[in-house]
Amino acid sequence: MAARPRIKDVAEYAGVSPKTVSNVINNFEHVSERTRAAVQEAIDALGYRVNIAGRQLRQGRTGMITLAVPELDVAYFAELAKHVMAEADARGRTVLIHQTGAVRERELAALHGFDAQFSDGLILSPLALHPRDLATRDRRLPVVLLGERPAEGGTDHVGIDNVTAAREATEHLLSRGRRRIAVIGGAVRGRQGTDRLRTDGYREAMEKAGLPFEPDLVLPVDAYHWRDGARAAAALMERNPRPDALLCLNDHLALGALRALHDLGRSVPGDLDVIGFDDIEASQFSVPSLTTVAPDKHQIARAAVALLLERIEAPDAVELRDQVVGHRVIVRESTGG
Amino acid sequence: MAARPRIKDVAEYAGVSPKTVSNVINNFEHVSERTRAAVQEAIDALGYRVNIAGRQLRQGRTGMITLAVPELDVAYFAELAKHVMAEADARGRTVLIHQTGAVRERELAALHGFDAQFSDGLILSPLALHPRDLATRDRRLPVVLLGERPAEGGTDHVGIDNVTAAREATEHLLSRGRRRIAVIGGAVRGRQGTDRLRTDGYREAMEKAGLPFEPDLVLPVDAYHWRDGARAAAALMERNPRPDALLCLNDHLALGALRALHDLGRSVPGDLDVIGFDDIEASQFSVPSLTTVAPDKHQIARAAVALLLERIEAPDAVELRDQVVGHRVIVRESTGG
DNA sequence: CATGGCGATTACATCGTTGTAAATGGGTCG
DNA sequence: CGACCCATTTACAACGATGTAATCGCCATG
Repeated sequence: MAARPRIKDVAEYAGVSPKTVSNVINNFEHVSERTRAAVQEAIDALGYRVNIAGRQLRQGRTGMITLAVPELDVAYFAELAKHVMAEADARGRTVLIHQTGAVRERELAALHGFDAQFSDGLILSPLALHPRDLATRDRRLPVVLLGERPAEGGTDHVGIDNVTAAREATEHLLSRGRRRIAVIGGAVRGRQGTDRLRTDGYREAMEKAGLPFEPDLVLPVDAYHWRDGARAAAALMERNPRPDALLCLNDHLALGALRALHDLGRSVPGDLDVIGFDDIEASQFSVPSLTTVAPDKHQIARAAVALLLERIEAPDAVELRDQVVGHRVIVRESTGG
Repeated sequence: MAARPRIKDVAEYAGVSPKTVSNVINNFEHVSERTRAAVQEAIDALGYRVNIAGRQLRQGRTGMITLAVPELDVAYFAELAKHVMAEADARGRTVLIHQTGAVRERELAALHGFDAQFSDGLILSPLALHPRDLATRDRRLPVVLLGERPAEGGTDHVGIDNVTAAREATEHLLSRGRRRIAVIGGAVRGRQGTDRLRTDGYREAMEKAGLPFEPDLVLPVDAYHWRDGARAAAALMERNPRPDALLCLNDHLALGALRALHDLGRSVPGDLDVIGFDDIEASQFSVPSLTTVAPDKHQIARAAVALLLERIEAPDAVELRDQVVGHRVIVRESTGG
């Protein structure tokens, strides 16, 4: 098979200059119909495709954006990725997905490293980043943060109102008469991460209901997977008195908890309630199905892509933005729905 | 913030030529310790990083490989992606993930389009590709296929023995006394896709056991998600006589089926058995937990990356290979385990 | 002391594309 | 009929890196 044709080959085939071919490719307006047709024919005949490296080197753009998430096997991120790709596609961009493993140096690599160079912008869902990591980032790469927001990094941000969401979830449990509500995956102190914000919302709801905030009922976890939820739920069931509801900070944790409770012979929602966050597809099909706080993923993806593209078009012109998207509590069987 | 430094800037800072800087970066052996140290210091001082577009333009390599899968929200692919990234990382490569949506033109785009240009090679898990699509691909891009293999495309391939795996799964059901075994997601005819191969394995087991192969018991599905499994299971329960086991061609289908059976008041494994494929994390935690055929994902990722890198190093030297990796049936509650 | 050899370094060209500025050529207007 | 305008096309250079081949400088050898 012959080597890949270059713009020069197309030019020779069509009997024009390389620049004219480039003009056709880039839809430059002052190209006669005749020439345009001839060039197009040459392109088709030779099977020409632009070389992105060449183009990027010259004009500094690739038409691609990168989405960096902690873990793809956390369904929330996989589903989000799907939405982002659809949204970017509709706007003529290609998405590269990168997985950071929630490791700080990998998140940094997304900001500075290989990936950053290939794309015109980055949508990053950080977990381990320090605020100052963002402060030192290369300003020439447009960035939109999702979910967590490491304080003021001077970076655009899209996310739900985590405090309110957690408060509402807790209020839902309270309205069902639950009083000893434990938080799986929560954080009492530390960075203003998602875990901390949601715990704050929980606390607000408890205190508003005149109930004590018991730090002992807030269990941190290593990761947000089924197994961690199962482990945490099992541990909580050894408490005396036992919790009568579990507020789990994502659906994986909640689903793992459901399984652990089943093994311990506890009925959900008979003996206790369980609620999650994210509304992943699995939550509709578990037994019992899972009540959960559903962020508007479609809206998050839409806003993230929109903000990023604006930044790319006008790196400085746009003022800093923090877009809050909607969420709602979807009541299912695990809280009697 | 200053513009990103170029190799020329580093050279001036260190008082050497650009080419010497390049030699240091690329570990060329004939560089004196003194110079190497000086250049390294300049690199650190300026925060220099190679521009990949420039490098790729010159030497045609990026150090990145692309993994293209149908859908990231199918947990199997998300888990596989994780393994591939780990494997590539260990070998100093970066992985770009691309989602094809199981759409033929998107799979083609992975072969020809943007992504292909950015990476030195492609690991593709095809679903909709025609054999001739592969035949016409650009031979200069090393490709390894996963799972499905569209006949002879002259392409390296890694996968499990689907026929044997399905036969073993069916035999497991038969050994438990099941006789009316339905296949959710199966295909009686058509391309030699995974669905077809697994259905063939099922058929082998049935016939070997002296049981009739009933095409009516093989239900195709639109997609491999929970909802499709739920729908299919509900439909099957209206048959008379009812199936006494469901062989689901992936775990999502099986988990959806479990939920539908629960709604219909059918006990698993009391009234019927359910078995899946893939061994995704969710399958350990469902109620009941799911018996499933577990492909060795780690091995698949390892083999795929190894084959691809060999191809990249020696595009022609390596003969065509088809690597079959192991699998095993993990018996859990859904078949009485 | 001249010569050769070799490690270290460098000048130059080039990868494929597109921005800049200039050239071309046909048509309009005075 | 000559000057000018403007749509169209082109020559040239440059983006950042590295391969090639040449050069430089030092040391061993005869």
